[in-house]
Amino acid sequence: MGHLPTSESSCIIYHNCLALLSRWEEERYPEGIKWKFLEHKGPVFAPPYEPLPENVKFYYDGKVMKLSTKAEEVATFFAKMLDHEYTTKEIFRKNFFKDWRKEMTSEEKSTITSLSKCDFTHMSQYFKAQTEARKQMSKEEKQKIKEENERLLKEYGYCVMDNHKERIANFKIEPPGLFRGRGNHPKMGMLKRRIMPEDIIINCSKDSKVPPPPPGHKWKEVRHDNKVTWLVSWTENIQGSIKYIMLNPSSRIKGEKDWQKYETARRLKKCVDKIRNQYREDWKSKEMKVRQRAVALYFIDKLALRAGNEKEEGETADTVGCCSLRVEHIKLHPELDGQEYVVEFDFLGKDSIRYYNKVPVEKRVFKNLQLFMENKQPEDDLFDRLNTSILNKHLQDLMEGLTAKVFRTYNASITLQQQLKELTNPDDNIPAKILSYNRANRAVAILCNHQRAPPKTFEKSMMNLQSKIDAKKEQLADARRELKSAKADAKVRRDEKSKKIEEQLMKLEVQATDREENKQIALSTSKLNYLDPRISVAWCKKWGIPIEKIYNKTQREKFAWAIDMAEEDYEF
DNA sequence: CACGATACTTAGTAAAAGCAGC
DNA sequence: GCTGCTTTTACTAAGTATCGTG
Repeated sequence: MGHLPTSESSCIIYHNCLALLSRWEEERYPEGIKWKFLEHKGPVFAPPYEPLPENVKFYYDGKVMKLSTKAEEVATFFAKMLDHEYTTKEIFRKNFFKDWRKEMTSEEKSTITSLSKCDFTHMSQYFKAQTEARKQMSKEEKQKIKEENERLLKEYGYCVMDNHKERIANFKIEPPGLFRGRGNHPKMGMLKRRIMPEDIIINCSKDSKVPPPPPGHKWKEVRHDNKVTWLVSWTENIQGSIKYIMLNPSSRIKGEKDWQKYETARRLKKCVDKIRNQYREDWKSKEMKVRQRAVALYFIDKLALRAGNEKEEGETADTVGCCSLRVEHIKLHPELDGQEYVVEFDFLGKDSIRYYNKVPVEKRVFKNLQLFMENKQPEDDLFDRLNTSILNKHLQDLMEGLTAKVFRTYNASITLQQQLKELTNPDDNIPAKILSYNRANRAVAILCNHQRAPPKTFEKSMMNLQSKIDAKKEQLADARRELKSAKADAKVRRDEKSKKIEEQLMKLEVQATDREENKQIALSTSKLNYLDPRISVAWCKKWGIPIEKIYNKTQREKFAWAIDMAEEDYEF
């Protein structure tokens, strides 16, 4: 721990390092060199499968059946998910059953021919009991587990990159299980196989101690590629994509990259007016491709849509971004609810989160959209002459380092800054100011369409809060009555008491408002990925808000560079 | 220019940890 | 100490972007 400075003096060192390191990058690390020295202990593998006790039974067609170890392991994956909606879905069941059968012995295969005849309930009960038992463990037992985890973290959770000891983000290899895709994923339920040392590529520097593979095993490969930041990689079997072990957000390499991202967004701020004028001009272009590009860019800018790369059909859930919008995803209303030229968006975006919005647009945009949609089927691409590669090439010409996603970062951060300016009331107390901060944050989350499922206990939790408020109100009324009837010499004390209760009441009411407004909105994604932390740091300094009220410990570690760097007058 | 491979960022959910009130 | 809730962390899927190749 403590590789990132927290004390004031070391912050200065860190600050200087950042400045220096960025210079070093140009001087010492030419084109794409990410480090000079990298040493780590390799990954932690998933624990081996432990067969079920003899008394835990699996039933097929009403009869007890003893499964082979391999088949049993895969069956437990399903049993553990039995209460989940996934296991009721046709695709999930089909994919699971197909992959499960591959793990069966030939006898099992010939017996088990229908998933609906499989009874996992006993297995499921066993796992529930296990979970319960874990909860009921004694303090000492829990402490022992905690210590074991800490030991693992200490041993495998850190690496040395150049002169820093850095925390690793995900040093544990993903355990085998059933793939849980989001939304309507065609591969849900498929078996995610166990990763072995023979699947693993180790990346470290030549002059480092190469981590030894587990006894009796070999790594797939050991390489020394200092043009990448990852320590370990493997290929997963569902999509065939590569997974990586990388450093924690608190690390130098991630922090610098993050800083750079916001600097790029700030450069966009300087030329965004020009770019906006440009795309407005392009709406009139005689080239269809240019018009489509200009309308798409307008959406990306105005609505903070994602770029929308093409995806392989049938391999993933059917989701889209800007460039991959289809005709069926928008409706054009020449007039709607007293507004002219309204575009109604309705599509599934990343993670199959629905984007629904009715947006009045400029007449030229509207006319262009009508043109793009002419003679097309609902399932045809809206921007048939455009893709993200074309768009990003164009953006690169407008500004070095500009890509579609920079608009999201820019618009998110500038919105936070504006909203903070607008909403912060200098006379408010700290809880009220924090409510304003959260509202500014919320404006961004809404812009970026960051949603969450309402917490399962939301209604109850609101009711609890309300009863707290009611109790506080009663308490206040009592205090005021006492104040009235108090003798002169006791008045001051009584008055102070009511004031204190009033403040507590106010705090509760603010909390209730905040929670209600936040029901289906997730603030953390924008806070962590889109909002230049220096804006928040400056706001805290300006209004005397402790930074701990805005960023928790992990967030403060991630944003250490910003906390150290930004002064009260920082402007994005 | 399409395409697949690669690397890295962004995302929501589930589990674990922390904590306030009894 | 226990309980029930809130907050934090862990997890890993799902995006963006770029590059080399034919």
